[in-house]
Amino acid sequence: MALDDDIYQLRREKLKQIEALGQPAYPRKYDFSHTISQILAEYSDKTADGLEGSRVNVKIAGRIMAIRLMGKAGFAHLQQGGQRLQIYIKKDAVGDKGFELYKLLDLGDHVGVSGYLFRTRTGELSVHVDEITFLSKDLLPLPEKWHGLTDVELRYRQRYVDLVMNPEVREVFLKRGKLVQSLRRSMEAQGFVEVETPMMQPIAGGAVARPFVTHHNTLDMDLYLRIAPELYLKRLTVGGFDRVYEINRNFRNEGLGWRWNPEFTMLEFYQAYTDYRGVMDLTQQIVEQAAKDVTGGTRTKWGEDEIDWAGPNWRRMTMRDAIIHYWPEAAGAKPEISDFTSQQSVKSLVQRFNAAHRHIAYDPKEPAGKTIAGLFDAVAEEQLIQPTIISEFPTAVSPLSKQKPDEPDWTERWEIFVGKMEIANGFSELNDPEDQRRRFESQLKERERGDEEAHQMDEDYIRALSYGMPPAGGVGLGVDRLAMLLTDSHTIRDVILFPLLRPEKGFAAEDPEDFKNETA
RNA sequence: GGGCGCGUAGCUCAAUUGGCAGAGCAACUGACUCUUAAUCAGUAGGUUGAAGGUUCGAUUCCUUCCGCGCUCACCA
Repeated sequence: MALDDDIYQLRREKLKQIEALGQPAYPRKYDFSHTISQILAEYSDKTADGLEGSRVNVKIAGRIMAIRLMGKAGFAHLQQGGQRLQIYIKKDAVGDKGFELYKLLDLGDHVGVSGYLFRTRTGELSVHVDEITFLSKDLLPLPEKWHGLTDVELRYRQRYVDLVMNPEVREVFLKRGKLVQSLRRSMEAQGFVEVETPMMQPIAGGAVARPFVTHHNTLDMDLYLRIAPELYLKRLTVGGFDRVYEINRNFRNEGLGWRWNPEFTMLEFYQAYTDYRGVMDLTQQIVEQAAKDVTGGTRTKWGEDEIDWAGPNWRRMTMRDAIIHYWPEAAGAKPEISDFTSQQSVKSLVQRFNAAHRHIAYDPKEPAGKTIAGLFDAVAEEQLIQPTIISEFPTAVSPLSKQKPDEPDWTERWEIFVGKMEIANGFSELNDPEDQRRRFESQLKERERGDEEAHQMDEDYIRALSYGMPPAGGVGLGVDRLAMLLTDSHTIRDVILFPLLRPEKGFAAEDPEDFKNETA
Protein backbone atom coordinates (compact mmCIF):
# COMPACT_ATOMS: atom_id res chain seq x y z
CA MET A 1 0.00 0.00 0.00
CA ALA A 2 1.42 3.33 -0.98
CA LEU A 3 0.18 6.20 1.08
CA ASP A 4 2.00 8.58 -1.24
CA ASP A 5 0.59 7.30 -4.50
CA ASP A 6 -1.22 9.46 -7.01
CA ILE A 7 -4.76 8.77 -5.92
CA TYR A 8 -3.97 9.53 -2.31
CA GLN A 9 -2.32 12.84 -3.20
CA LEU A 10 -5.10 13.74 -5.57
CA ARG A 11 -7.76 13.16 -2.96
CA ARG A 12 -5.83 15.19 -0.40
CA GLU A 13 -5.90 17.97 -2.96
CA LYS A 14 -9.67 17.56 -3.34
CA LEU A 15 -10.02 17.70 0.43
CA LYS A 16 -8.33 21.11 0.41
CA GLN A 17 -10.75 22.29 -2.28
CA ILE A 18 -13.65 21.03 -0.18
CA GLU A 19 -12.34 23.10 2.73
CA ALA A 20 -12.13 26.09 0.41
CA LEU A 21 -15.87 25.68 -0.18
CA GLY A 22 -16.39 26.30 3.54
CA GLN A 23 -16.81 22.68 4.64
CA PRO A 24 -14.51 21.49 7.45
CA ALA A 25 -12.31 18.57 6.36
CA TYR A 26 -13.05 16.53 9.47
CA PRO A 27 -16.24 17.86 11.05
CA ARG A 28 -17.20 16.80 14.57
CA LYS A 29 -20.78 15.58 14.26
CA TYR A 30 -23.84 15.25 12.12
CA ASP A 31 -27.37 15.11 13.49
CA PHE A 32 -29.25 12.71 11.26
CA SER A 33 -32.99 12.24 11.52
CA HIS A 34 -33.15 8.65 10.27
CA THR A 35 -30.88 5.71 9.73
CA ILE A 36 -31.05 4.25 6.26
CA SER A 37 -32.60 1.05 7.65
CA GLN A 38 -35.33 3.12 9.32
CA ILE A 39 -36.17 4.80 6.02
CA LEU A 40 -36.21 1.50 4.15
CA ALA A 41 -38.39 -0.07 6.83
CA GLU A 42 -40.87 2.82 7.01
CA TYR A 43 -41.13 3.99 3.41
CA SER A 44 -40.33 1.06 1.15
CA ASP A 45 -44.01 0.42 0.48
CA LYS A 46 -44.97 4.07 -0.08
CA THR A 47 -45.90 5.00 -3.66
CA ALA A 48 -44.55 7.98 -5.59
CA ASP A 49 -47.90 9.74 -5.21
CA GLY A 50 -48.04 8.95 -1.54
CA LEU A 51 -44.60 10.46 -0.96
CA GLU A 52 -45.52 13.54 -2.96
CA GLY A 53 -48.80 14.00 -1.15
CA SER A 54 -47.28 14.31 2.29
CA ARG A 55 -43.66 15.26 1.90
CA VAL A 56 -41.24 13.40 4.21
CA ASN A 57 -38.11 15.36 5.13
CA VAL A 58 -35.08 13.31 6.15
CA LYS A 59 -31.48 13.86 7.13
CA ILE A 60 -29.19 10.89 6.65
CA ALA A 61 -25.49 10.10 6.75
CA GLY A 62 -23.51 7.42 4.97
CA ARG A 63 -20.59 6.35 2.85
CA ILE A 64 -20.77 6.87 -0.92
CA MET A 65 -20.67 3.45 -2.59
CA ALA A 66 -21.73 4.48 -6.10
CA ILE A 67 -21.79 7.85 -7.78
CA ARG A 68 -23.08 9.00 -11.15
CA LEU A 69 -22.70 12.52 -12.49
CA MET A 70 -24.71 13.84 -15.42
CA GLY A 71 -23.76 17.43 -16.13
CA LYS A 72 -25.79 19.48 -13.72
CA ALA A 73 -27.35 16.63 -11.72
CA GLY A 74 -26.32 13.28 -10.36
CA PHE A 75 -27.06 10.27 -8.22
CA ALA A 76 -25.18 8.45 -5.52
CA HIS A 77 -25.82 5.51 -3.23
CA LEU A 78 -25.13 6.03 0.44
CA GLN A 79 -24.33 3.01 2.61
CA GLN A 80 -24.95 3.10 6.32
CA GLY A 81 -25.62 0.30 8.78
CA GLY A 82 -25.13 -2.21 5.98
CA GLN A 83 -27.99 -0.75 3.91
CA ARG A 84 -28.00 1.49 0.86
CA LEU A 85 -30.21 4.37 -0.19
CA GLN A 86 -30.03 6.43 -3.37
CA ILE A 87 -29.74 10.21 -3.26
CA TYR A 88 -30.46 12.63 -6.10
CA ILE A 89 -28.50 15.87 -6.34
CA LYS A 90 -29.63 18.61 -8.69
CA LYS A 91 -27.70 21.84 -9.13
CA ASP A 92 -30.96 23.84 -8.96
CA ALA A 93 -31.75 22.27 -5.59
CA VAL A 94 -28.37 22.30 -3.81
CA GLY A 95 -26.95 25.51 -5.28
CA ASP A 96 -23.60 26.19 -6.93
CA LYS A 97 -21.48 25.50 -3.85
CA GLY A 98 -23.38 22.34 -3.02
CA PHE A 99 -22.93 21.08 -6.54
CA GLU A 100 -19.21 21.96 -6.51
CA LEU A 101 -18.90 19.84 -3.39
CA TYR A 102 -20.77 16.96 -5.05
CA LYS A 103 -18.31 17.06 -7.94
CA LEU A 104 -15.38 16.80 -5.52
CA LEU A 105 -16.74 13.66 -3.86
CA ASP A 106 -15.17 10.26 -4.36
CA LEU A 107 -16.32 6.71 -3.82
CA GLY A 108 -15.86 5.94 -0.16
CA ASP A 109 -16.41 9.48 1.16
CA HIS A 110 -18.81 10.05 4.05
CA VAL A 111 -21.49 12.69 3.60
CA GLY A 112 -24.67 13.81 5.26
CA VAL A 113 -27.64 14.98 3.20
CA SER A 114 -30.98 16.52 3.96
CA GLY A 115 -33.92 16.52 1.61
CA TYR A 116 -37.21 14.76 0.97
CA LEU A 117 -38.13 11.26 -0.04
CA PHE A 118 -39.41 10.60 -3.56
CA ARG A 119 -39.43 7.89 -6.16
CA THR A 120 -37.43 8.21 -9.37
CA ARG A 121 -38.85 7.47 -12.79
CA THR A 122 -37.69 3.89 -12.41
CA GLY A 123 -39.41 3.72 -9.04
CA GLU A 124 -36.42 3.66 -6.69
CA LEU A 125 -36.95 5.23 -3.29
CA SER A 126 -34.47 8.13 -3.10
CA VAL A 127 -33.68 11.33 -1.26
CA HIS A 128 -34.13 14.55 -3.22
CA VAL A 129 -31.24 16.46 -1.69
CA ASP A 130 -31.40 20.13 -0.78
CA GLU A 131 -28.19 20.26 1.27
CA ILE A 132 -24.99 18.20 1.29
CA THR A 133 -22.59 18.20 4.24
CA PHE A 134 -19.15 16.77 3.83
CA LEU A 135 -18.26 14.39 6.71
CA SER A 136 -15.02 12.51 5.93
CA LYS A 137 -12.69 11.69 3.04
CA ASP A 138 -11.69 8.27 1.78
CA LEU A 139 -8.11 8.89 0.64
CA LEU A 140 -7.45 5.32 -0.51
CA PRO A 141 -9.48 3.79 -3.33
CA LEU A 142 -12.01 1.10 -2.43
CA PRO A 143 -11.84 -2.25 -4.21
CA GLU A 144 -13.66 -2.85 -7.45
CA LYS A 145 -17.35 -2.26 -7.06
CA TRP A 146 -19.00 -5.47 -8.14
CA HIS A 147 -16.46 -8.16 -7.36
CA GLY A 148 -15.72 -6.52 -4.04
CA LEU A 149 -12.69 -7.71 -2.12
CA THR A 150 -12.01 -11.41 -2.65
CA ASP A 151 -8.33 -11.81 -1.84
CA VAL A 152 -8.56 -13.77 1.42
CA GLU A 153 -5.37 -12.38 2.85
CA LEU A 154 -6.46 -8.79 2.25
CA ARG A 155 -9.92 -9.56 3.64
CA TYR A 156 -8.39 -10.64 6.95
CA ARG A 157 -5.62 -8.06 7.05
CA GLN A 158 -7.89 -5.16 6.17
CA ARG A 159 -11.13 -6.40 7.69
CA TYR A 160 -12.42 -2.81 7.70
CA VAL A 161 -12.38 -2.84 3.90
CA ASP A 162 -13.90 -6.33 3.85
CA LEU A 163 -16.75 -5.09 6.04
CA VAL A 164 -17.39 -2.07 3.82
CA MET A 165 -17.43 -4.10 0.62
CA ASN A 166 -18.99 -7.42 1.59
CA PRO A 167 -22.38 -7.21 3.28
CA GLU A 168 -22.47 -10.97 3.96
CA VAL A 169 -19.34 -10.60 6.11
CA ARG A 170 -21.03 -7.91 8.15
CA GLU A 171 -23.99 -10.27 8.53
CA VAL A 172 -21.78 -13.05 9.96
CA PHE A 173 -20.43 -10.79 12.68
CA LEU A 174 -23.87 -9.43 13.54
CA LYS A 175 -24.95 -13.04 13.99
CA ARG A 176 -21.95 -13.73 16.15
CA GLY A 177 -23.01 -10.81 18.33
CA LYS A 178 -26.50 -12.26 18.59
CA LEU A 179 -25.04 -15.63 19.53
CA VAL A 180 -23.07 -14.23 22.45
CA GLN A 181 -26.12 -12.28 23.54
CA SER A 182 -28.24 -15.43 23.43
CA LEU A 183 -25.71 -17.39 25.47
CA ARG A 184 -25.61 -14.67 28.13
CA ARG A 185 -29.40 -14.49 28.23
CA SER A 186 -29.68 -18.27 28.69
CA MET A 187 -27.13 -18.21 31.48
CA GLU A 188 -28.76 -15.27 33.27
CA ALA A 189 -32.18 -16.91 32.93
CA GLN A 190 -30.81 -19.91 34.82
CA GLY A 191 -29.41 -17.75 37.60
CA PHE A 192 -25.74 -17.95 36.62
CA VAL A 193 -23.45 -15.08 37.62
CA GLU A 194 -20.94 -13.78 35.08
CA VAL A 195 -17.40 -13.47 36.44
CA GLU A 196 -13.95 -12.71 35.11
CA THR A 197 -11.02 -14.87 36.16
CA PRO A 198 -7.32 -14.44 35.34
CA MET A 199 -6.11 -14.51 31.76
CA MET A 200 -2.54 -14.55 33.05
CA GLN A 201 -1.94 -17.55 35.24
CA PRO A 202 1.15 -18.85 37.06
CA ILE A 203 0.10 -22.40 36.12
CA ALA A 204 -1.74 -23.06 32.84
CA GLY A 205 -4.39 -25.51 33.91
CA GLY A 206 -7.89 -26.70 33.18
CA ALA A 207 -7.20 -28.23 29.79
CA VAL A 208 -4.67 -30.21 27.86
CA ALA A 209 -2.72 -27.84 25.59
CA ARG A 210 0.55 -25.96 25.17
CA PRO A 211 0.36 -22.42 26.59
CA PHE A 212 1.78 -19.05 25.57
CA VAL A 213 4.30 -17.60 28.02
CA THR A 214 4.70 -13.97 28.99
CA HIS A 215 6.62 -12.14 31.66
CA HIS A 216 5.78 -9.67 34.40
CA ASN A 217 8.68 -7.29 34.97
CA THR A 218 8.03 -5.97 38.48
CA LEU A 219 7.40 -9.39 39.98
CA ASP A 220 10.01 -10.82 37.59
CA MET A 221 7.89 -13.88 36.95
CA ASP A 222 6.76 -15.83 33.93
CA LEU A 223 3.02 -16.12 33.45
CA TYR A 224 0.96 -18.24 31.11
CA LEU A 225 -1.91 -16.94 29.05
CA ARG A 226 -4.73 -19.14 30.17
CA ILE A 227 -5.65 -22.24 28.21
CA ALA A 228 -8.92 -22.44 30.20
CA PRO A 229 -10.62 -20.64 33.10
CA GLU A 230 -11.74 -23.95 34.61
CA LEU A 231 -9.69 -24.19 37.78
CA TYR A 232 -10.50 -20.61 38.79
CA LEU A 233 -14.21 -21.01 38.16
CA LYS A 234 -14.22 -24.15 40.30
CA ARG A 235 -12.40 -22.27 43.06
CA LEU A 236 -15.40 -19.93 42.95
CA THR A 237 -17.80 -22.84 43.52
CA VAL A 238 -15.72 -23.60 46.61
CA GLY A 239 -16.27 -19.98 47.60
CA GLY A 240 -20.04 -20.28 47.31
CA PHE A 241 -20.82 -19.14 43.78
CA ASP A 242 -23.11 -22.05 42.96
CA ARG A 243 -23.74 -20.97 39.39
CA VAL A 244 -20.95 -19.09 37.64
CA TYR A 245 -20.01 -18.52 34.03
CA GLU A 246 -17.45 -16.70 31.98
CA ILE A 247 -17.43 -15.86 28.27
CA ASN A 248 -13.93 -14.97 27.25
CA ARG A 249 -10.79 -15.83 25.36
CA ASN A 250 -8.56 -18.84 25.81
CA PHE A 251 -5.09 -19.06 24.29
CA ARG A 252 -3.48 -22.24 23.07
CA ASN A 253 -0.09 -22.38 21.45
CA GLU A 254 -1.00 -24.98 18.86
CA GLY A 255 -1.35 -25.19 15.11
CA LEU A 256 -3.76 -23.13 13.02
CA GLY A 257 -6.44 -24.72 10.90
CA TRP A 258 -9.99 -24.43 9.68
CA ARG A 259 -11.29 -24.92 13.22
CA TRP A 260 -8.29 -23.71 15.23
CA ASN A 261 -7.15 -20.19 16.05
CA PRO A 262 -4.59 -19.56 18.81
CA GLU A 263 -7.07 -17.37 20.66
CA PHE A 264 -10.66 -18.47 20.76
CA THR A 265 -13.75 -17.70 22.77
CA MET A 266 -15.29 -20.07 25.24
CA LEU A 267 -18.41 -20.04 27.37
CA GLU A 268 -17.57 -21.94 30.50
CA PHE A 269 -20.02 -22.53 33.34
CA TYR A 270 -20.30 -24.48 36.58
CA GLN A 271 -23.46 -25.51 38.37
CA ALA A 272 -23.31 -26.85 41.91
CA TYR A 273 -25.42 -29.80 43.06
CA THR A 274 -25.80 -31.35 39.64
CA ASP A 275 -23.74 -33.79 37.61
CA TYR A 276 -22.76 -34.34 33.98
CA ARG A 277 -26.30 -35.34 33.02
CA GLY A 278 -27.77 -32.16 34.46
CA VAL A 279 -25.42 -29.88 32.55
CA MET A 280 -25.81 -32.04 29.44
CA ASP A 281 -29.52 -31.29 29.23
CA LEU A 282 -28.93 -27.62 30.01
CA THR A 283 -26.24 -27.29 27.34
CA GLN A 284 -28.46 -28.88 24.72
CA GLN A 285 -31.18 -26.35 25.56
CA ILE A 286 -28.74 -23.45 25.41
CA VAL A 287 -27.45 -24.49 22.01
CA GLU A 288 -30.91 -25.08 20.58
CA GLN A 289 -31.99 -21.67 21.87
CA ALA A 290 -28.89 -20.06 20.36
CA ALA A 291 -29.74 -21.52 16.95
CA LYS A 292 -33.23 -20.04 17.22
CA ASP A 293 -32.01 -16.64 18.41
CA VAL A 294 -29.37 -16.34 15.71
CA THR A 295 -31.15 -17.82 12.69
CA GLY A 296 -34.82 -17.63 13.63
CA GLY A 297 -35.25 -21.40 13.30
CA THR A 298 -33.75 -24.76 14.14
CA ARG A 299 -32.53 -25.79 10.69
CA THR A 300 -29.32 -24.32 9.32
CA LYS A 301 -27.32 -24.88 6.15
CA TRP A 302 -23.91 -26.44 6.62
CA GLY A 303 -22.20 -26.80 3.24
CA GLU A 304 -23.95 -29.64 1.46
CA ASP A 305 -25.79 -30.62 4.62
CA GLU A 306 -28.55 -29.21 6.74
CA ILE A 307 -28.21 -29.30 10.49
CA ASP A 308 -31.35 -29.74 12.54
CA TRP A 309 -30.84 -28.27 16.01
CA ALA A 310 -34.28 -29.24 17.34
CA GLY A 311 -34.27 -31.42 20.44
CA PRO A 312 -35.61 -34.64 18.89
CA ASN A 313 -32.81 -34.68 16.30
CA TRP A 314 -30.04 -34.86 18.93
CA ARG A 315 -28.43 -38.26 19.34
CA ARG A 316 -26.66 -39.55 22.40
CA MET A 317 -24.22 -42.43 22.56
CA THR A 318 -21.23 -43.48 24.58
CA MET A 319 -17.75 -43.21 23.12
CA ARG A 320 -17.46 -46.97 23.03
CA ASP A 321 -20.79 -47.36 21.24
CA ALA A 322 -19.77 -44.68 18.75
CA ILE A 323 -16.56 -46.52 17.89
CA ILE A 324 -18.53 -49.71 17.42
CA HIS A 325 -21.27 -48.00 15.44
CA TYR A 326 -18.94 -46.16 13.07
CA TRP A 327 -16.35 -48.91 12.77
CA PRO A 328 -15.40 -49.11 9.07
CA GLU A 329 -16.35 -52.35 7.33
CA ALA A 330 -12.90 -52.60 5.81
CA ALA A 331 -11.44 -52.99 9.31
CA GLY A 332 -13.28 -56.29 9.87
CA ALA A 333 -15.72 -57.28 12.59
CA LYS A 334 -17.02 -54.51 14.81
CA PRO A 335 -15.34 -54.25 18.22
CA GLU A 336 -17.03 -55.73 21.30
CA ILE A 337 -17.42 -53.76 24.52
CA SER A 338 -14.89 -56.11 26.10
CA ASP A 339 -12.28 -55.06 23.52
CA PHE A 340 -11.94 -51.74 25.33
CA THR A 341 -10.81 -53.28 28.61
CA SER A 342 -7.24 -54.44 28.08
CA GLN A 343 -4.19 -52.74 26.62
CA GLN A 344 -3.70 -55.77 24.37
CA SER A 345 -7.18 -55.77 22.80
CA VAL A 346 -7.10 -51.99 22.29
CA LYS A 347 -3.78 -52.37 20.53
CA SER A 348 -5.21 -54.95 18.16
CA LEU A 349 -8.16 -52.63 17.38
CA VAL A 350 -5.69 -49.93 16.37
CA GLN A 351 -3.77 -52.38 14.24
CA ARG A 352 -6.93 -53.55 12.47
CA PHE A 353 -8.01 -49.96 11.90
CA ASN A 354 -4.61 -48.83 10.65
CA ALA A 355 -4.27 -51.76 8.27
CA ALA A 356 -7.66 -51.19 6.69
CA HIS A 357 -8.33 -47.49 6.92
CA ARG A 358 -5.74 -44.86 7.68
CA HIS A 359 -2.83 -44.60 9.97
CA ILE A 360 -3.35 -43.15 13.44
CA ALA A 361 -0.37 -42.47 15.65
CA TYR A 362 0.02 -45.11 18.31
CA ASP A 363 2.46 -45.19 21.20
CA PRO A 364 2.35 -48.58 22.97
CA LYS A 365 3.52 -46.91 26.19
CA GLU A 366 0.56 -44.53 26.36
CA PRO A 367 -2.41 -45.50 28.54
CA ALA A 368 -5.11 -47.54 26.79
CA GLY A 369 -7.66 -44.80 27.47
CA LYS A 370 -5.66 -42.30 25.49
CA THR A 371 -5.46 -44.71 22.58
CA ILE A 372 -9.22 -45.26 22.69
CA ALA A 373 -9.84 -41.51 22.58
CA GLY A 374 -7.57 -41.30 19.51
CA LEU A 375 -9.44 -44.19 17.95
CA PHE A 376 -12.73 -42.40 18.53
CA ASP A 377 -11.44 -39.25 16.78
CA ALA A 378 -10.33 -41.28 13.79
CA VAL A 379 -13.34 -43.57 13.54
CA ALA A 380 -16.29 -41.43 14.49
CA GLU A 381 -15.62 -37.68 14.57
CA GLU A 382 -15.72 -37.35 10.77
CA GLN A 383 -19.21 -38.85 10.71
CA LEU A 384 -20.86 -36.61 13.28
CA ILE A 385 -22.71 -33.95 11.30
CA GLN A 386 -25.98 -33.76 13.23
CA PRO A 387 -25.85 -32.75 16.91
CA THR A 388 -24.51 -35.73 18.82
CA ILE A 389 -23.56 -36.09 22.46
CA ILE A 390 -20.78 -38.58 23.05
CA SER A 391 -20.50 -39.61 26.70
CA GLU A 392 -18.18 -41.59 28.95
CA PHE A 393 -14.60 -40.60 28.19
CA PRO A 394 -11.52 -42.54 29.35
CA THR A 395 -10.16 -41.46 32.72
CA ALA A 396 -6.67 -41.19 31.20
CA VAL A 397 -7.71 -38.18 29.09
CA SER A 398 -10.01 -36.63 31.70
CA PRO A 399 -7.89 -35.57 34.67
CA LEU A 400 -10.56 -33.25 36.09
CA SER A 401 -13.65 -35.47 35.71
CA LYS A 402 -15.34 -37.81 38.18
CA GLN A 403 -15.06 -41.49 37.41
CA LYS A 404 -18.07 -43.67 36.78
CA PRO A 405 -18.78 -45.43 40.08
CA ASP A 406 -18.93 -48.87 38.44
CA GLU A 407 -16.12 -48.38 35.88
CA PRO A 408 -13.17 -46.37 37.22
CA ASP A 409 -11.43 -46.37 33.82
CA TRP A 410 -14.28 -44.25 32.46
CA THR A 411 -15.53 -40.83 33.52
CA GLU A 412 -18.82 -38.98 33.70
CA ARG A 413 -17.89 -36.75 30.80
CA TRP A 414 -19.41 -35.91 27.43
CA GLU A 415 -18.75 -33.81 24.38
CA ILE A 416 -21.11 -32.39 21.76
CA PHE A 417 -20.18 -32.89 18.11
CA VAL A 418 -21.79 -31.01 15.23
CA GLY A 419 -20.53 -30.63 11.66
CA LYS A 420 -17.49 -32.82 12.41
CA MET A 421 -16.43 -30.46 15.19
CA GLU A 422 -16.35 -30.73 18.93
CA ILE A 423 -18.30 -27.75 20.19
CA ALA A 424 -18.75 -28.49 23.90
CA ASN A 425 -17.28 -30.54 26.68
CA GLY A 426 -18.86 -31.20 30.08
CA PHE A 427 -18.46 -33.43 33.07
CA SER A 428 -19.13 -34.21 36.69
CA GLU A 429 -16.42 -32.20 38.37
CA LEU A 430 -13.87 -34.15 40.35
CA ASN A 431 -14.02 -32.61 43.85
CA ASP A 432 -12.10 -35.17 45.90
CA PRO A 433 -8.74 -33.45 46.62
CA GLU A 434 -6.88 -36.71 47.14
CA ASP A 435 -8.17 -38.25 43.95
CA GLN A 436 -7.35 -34.99 42.18
CA ARG A 437 -3.77 -35.15 43.48
CA ARG A 438 -3.41 -38.70 42.18
CA ARG A 439 -4.76 -37.62 38.76
CA PHE A 440 -2.30 -34.74 38.58
CA GLU A 441 0.49 -37.13 39.55
CA SER A 442 -0.38 -39.53 36.77
CA GLN A 443 -0.47 -36.55 34.38
CA LEU A 444 3.03 -35.66 35.55
CA LYS A 445 4.12 -39.17 34.55
CA GLU A 446 2.68 -38.50 31.07
CA ARG A 447 4.64 -35.26 31.01
CA GLU A 448 7.82 -37.14 31.86
CA ARG A 449 6.97 -39.59 29.08
CA GLY A 450 7.23 -36.60 26.72
CA ASP A 451 3.63 -35.34 26.57
CA GLU A 452 4.15 -31.57 26.76
CA GLU A 453 0.43 -31.05 27.00
CA ALA A 454 -0.17 -33.16 30.09
CA HIS A 455 -1.68 -31.28 33.00
CA GLN A 456 0.61 -29.60 35.55
CA MET A 457 0.33 -29.99 39.32
CA ASP A 458 -1.63 -27.14 40.92
CA GLU A 459 -1.20 -27.20 44.70
CA ASP A 460 -3.44 -24.23 45.37
CA TYR A 461 -6.23 -25.85 43.42
CA ILE A 462 -5.91 -28.99 45.54
CA ARG A 463 -5.92 -26.79 48.66
CA ALA A 464 -9.14 -25.16 47.42
CA LEU A 465 -10.74 -28.58 46.90
CA SER A 466 -9.61 -29.52 50.39
CA TYR A 467 -11.87 -26.80 51.81
CA GLY A 468 -14.75 -28.68 50.19
CA MET A 469 -16.16 -28.11 46.73
CA PRO A 470 -19.82 -28.95 46.29
CA PRO A 471 -20.70 -31.62 43.76
CA ALA A 472 -21.01 -29.85 40.43
CA GLY A 473 -21.30 -30.19 36.70
CA GLY A 474 -19.29 -27.95 34.39
CA VAL A 475 -19.22 -27.18 30.68
CA GLY A 476 -17.02 -25.43 28.13
CA LEU A 477 -18.67 -24.36 24.89
CA GLY A 478 -16.67 -23.19 21.85
CA VAL A 479 -18.31 -19.94 20.79
CA ASP A 480 -16.34 -19.51 17.56
CA ARG A 481 -17.20 -22.99 16.37
CA LEU A 482 -20.86 -22.56 17.20
CA ALA A 483 -20.73 -19.26 15.30
CA MET A 484 -19.22 -21.11 12.34
CA LEU A 485 -22.02 -23.67 12.37
CA LEU A 486 -24.77 -21.07 12.64
CA THR A 487 -23.38 -18.92 9.82
CA ASP A 488 -22.28 -21.71 7.45
CA SER A 489 -18.68 -20.50 7.76
CA HIS A 490 -16.21 -23.25 7.04
CA THR A 491 -13.14 -21.61 8.48
CA ILE A 492 -12.80 -20.16 11.96
CA ARG A 493 -11.14 -17.07 10.46
CA ASP A 494 -14.47 -16.09 8.96
CA VAL A 495 -16.01 -15.71 12.43
CA ILE A 496 -13.04 -13.95 14.05
CA LEU A 497 -12.82 -10.28 13.10
CA PHE A 498 -9.04 -10.06 13.20
CA PRO A 499 -7.55 -13.55 12.97
CA LEU A 500 -3.87 -14.06 13.66
CA LEU A 501 -1.69 -13.46 10.58
CA ARG A 502 1.99 -13.13 10.01
CA PRO A 503 2.96 -9.44 10.40
CA GLU A 504 2.82 -7.48 7.18
CA LYS A 505 6.09 -6.35 5.63
CA GLY A 506 6.83 -2.74 6.51
CA PHE A 507 4.29 -2.81 9.31
CA ALA A 508 6.37 -4.95 11.65
CA ALA A 509 5.92 -4.45 15.38
CA GLU A 510 8.75 -3.14 17.49
CA ASP A 511 11.15 -5.74 18.72
CA PRO A 512 9.91 -6.66 22.23
CA GLU A 513 13.54 -6.83 23.38
CA ASP A 514 14.04 -3.16 22.53
CA PHE A 515 10.93 -2.33 24.47
CA LYS A 516 12.19 -4.24 27.47
CA ASN A 517 15.50 -2.37 27.43
CA GLU A 518 13.78 0.99 27.19
CA THR A 519 11.66 0.36 30.26
CA ALA A 520 14.33 -1.42 32.28
C1' G B 1 6.89 -29.30 9.72
C1' G B 2 5.34 -32.51 4.94
C1' G B 3 2.50 -32.48 0.22
C1' C B 4 -0.29 -29.69 -3.61
C1' G B 5 -1.47 -24.91 -5.68
C1' C B 6 -1.22 -19.59 -6.32
C1' G B 7 1.42 -14.54 -6.67
C1' U B 8 0.46 -9.87 -13.44
C1' A B 9 -2.18 -2.08 -12.74
C1' G B 10 -5.51 0.33 -6.53
C1' C B 11 -9.46 -3.97 -7.28
C1' U B 12 -11.31 -8.37 -10.40
C1' C B 13 -8.97 -11.04 -14.10
C1' A B 14 -6.52 -12.18 -19.37
C1' A B 15 -1.90 -13.02 -22.17
C1' U B 16 -1.77 -19.34 -27.72
C1' U B 17 4.24 -23.46 -28.27
C1' G B 18 9.01 -19.15 -24.74
C1' G B 19 7.99 -13.95 -29.19
C1' C B 20 5.42 -6.11 -28.71
C1' A B 21 2.10 -7.14 -20.94
C1' G B 22 -3.91 -6.46 -22.08
C1' A B 23 -9.35 -5.72 -20.50
C1' G B 24 -13.24 -4.16 -17.11
C1' C B 25 -13.97 -1.34 -12.70
C1' A B 26 -11.51 2.61 -9.91
C1' A B 27 -8.60 7.31 -11.35
C1' C B 28 -7.82 11.84 -14.63
C1' U B 29 -9.85 15.45 -18.85
C1' G B 30 -14.32 16.69 -21.55
C1' A B 31 -19.98 16.13 -22.81
C1' C B 32 -24.61 15.11 -20.44
C1' U B 33 -30.49 17.98 -15.07
C1' C B 34 -34.11 10.69 -13.54
C1' U B 35 -29.20 7.48 -13.39
C1' U B 36 -28.54 2.75 -11.10
C1' A B 37 -22.63 -2.29 -13.56
C1' A B 38 -25.19 5.17 -16.22
C1' U B 39 -23.55 6.35 -21.23
C1' C B 40 -20.16 8.65 -24.90
C1' A B 41 -15.02 10.64 -26.39
C1' G B 42 -10.09 10.83 -24.75
C1' U B 43 -5.74 10.20 -21.04
C1' A B 44 -2.71 8.02 -17.56
C1' G B 45 -1.45 3.81 -14.68
C1' G B 46 3.45 -2.25 -14.67
C1' U B 47 10.86 -3.63 -11.66
C1' U B 48 4.67 -9.52 -13.98
C1' G B 49 6.34 -11.20 -5.33
C1' A B 50 12.29 -11.15 -4.87
C1' A B 51 17.10 -12.96 -6.41
C1' G B 52 19.66 -16.02 -9.67
C1' G B 53 19.90 -19.48 -13.99
C1' U B 54 18.71 -21.51 -19.15
C1' U B 55 17.74 -18.83 -23.86
C1' C B 56 18.70 -14.50 -29.40
C1' G B 57 14.39 -13.57 -26.33
C1' A B 58 11.19 -15.43 -19.85
C1' U B 59 4.70 -13.38 -17.09
C1' U B 60 5.66 -18.40 -19.34
C1' C B 61 11.00 -23.17 -18.24
C1' C B 62 14.63 -24.33 -13.85
C1' U B 63 16.69 -23.19 -8.68
C1' U B 64 16.42 -20.60 -4.11
C1' C B 65 13.88 -17.28 -1.07
C1' C B 66 9.36 -14.41 0.55
C1' G B 67 4.05 -14.24 1.05
C1' C B 68 -0.77 -16.52 0.72
C1' G B 69 -4.33 -20.56 0.16
C1' C B 70 -5.69 -25.75 0.50
C1' U B 71 -4.38 -30.31 2.79
C1' C B 72 -2.07 -34.08 6.32
C1' A B 73 -0.16 -34.90 11.31
C1' C B 74 -1.08 -32.47 17.26
C1' C B 75 -4.41 -29.35 19.88
C1' A B 76 -11.09 -27.16 20.98
